[in-house]
Amino acid sequence: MKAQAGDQLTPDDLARTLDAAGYRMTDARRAVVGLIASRDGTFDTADLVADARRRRVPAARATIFRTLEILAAIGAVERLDLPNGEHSYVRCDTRGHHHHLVCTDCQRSVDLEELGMTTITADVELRTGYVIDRHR
Amino acid sequence: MKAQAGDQLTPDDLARTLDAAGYRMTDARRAVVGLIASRDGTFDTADLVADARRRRVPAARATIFRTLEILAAIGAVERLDLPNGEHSYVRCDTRGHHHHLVCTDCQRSVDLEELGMTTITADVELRTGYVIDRHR
DNA sequence: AGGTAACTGAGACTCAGTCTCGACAACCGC
DNA sequence: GCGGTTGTCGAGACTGAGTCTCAGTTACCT
Repeated sequence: MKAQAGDQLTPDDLARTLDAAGYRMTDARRAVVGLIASRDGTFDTADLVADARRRRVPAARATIFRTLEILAAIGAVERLDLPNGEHSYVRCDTRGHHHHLVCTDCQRSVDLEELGMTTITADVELRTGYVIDRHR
Repeated sequence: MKAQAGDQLTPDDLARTLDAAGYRMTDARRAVVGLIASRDGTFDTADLVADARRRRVPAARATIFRTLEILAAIGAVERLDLPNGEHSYVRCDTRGHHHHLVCTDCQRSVDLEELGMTTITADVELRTGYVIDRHR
């Protein structure tokens, strides 16, 4: 059921993934995914709301928030917590655990593979006795 | 001018550090630092506001926000960006670049030293051509 | 086709964080 | 020690991202 790393999210793919997670495929969701697909780098909800209005895509603000939440849950998108407390999102072409490098100038993001963080977290777990469930 | 790693922030220390950074030493700031000193682990502004009211410490909400901003700027405290968009803070006894391990149950935090992130970031810089100025 | 549970849109609501502004008080030079 | 300057303070209004509500709609199952 897990898609291969590196592939894009096709409409079919999306429908299947949503379905597998118990979600329905609706026009609004298709529309939001469409907006995201035509975005490069990071974007926030305000961007999508503006895009939707500009392109007359029927997707209310609340729907965009809800859809992003779902897409984040299924891993099609990753939510970034900005220092100012807002959130922004990145399209995730790579599946599974990975890291993002985000350009502070142009907001583009690059997926990075494992890097060696596993070694570090294992080492920290060993030394502190804590179990690391997340890192940022 | 840089304090040694591991020391606590004494009132004198604070006064000197504030002064060096061009800030004044005021009652309100002393009070906020006092509240922070009696806190263990992470805390947020709401905690401090509640503490201040409970202990009848004269420190308005806006002042607590402002003071935390300053303390973060001088490195006496570190601001954490929570996934829900709020911010919380940790007292920093270790100076200079370091990492925090925060317990998701009890909110206590542990300072960690270098870990090996330098190797990773250098490697990423080499491979991507980007210069890494921050990581989280 | 019909039933049902999930979804949607519109707008009200929340609340962390910011801003404003008149009053106040550190620090400086004398 | 004594103003003067200027950074800081308190109180409360304001902002805006994100959430919630609810009545109407729609995707999917049988």
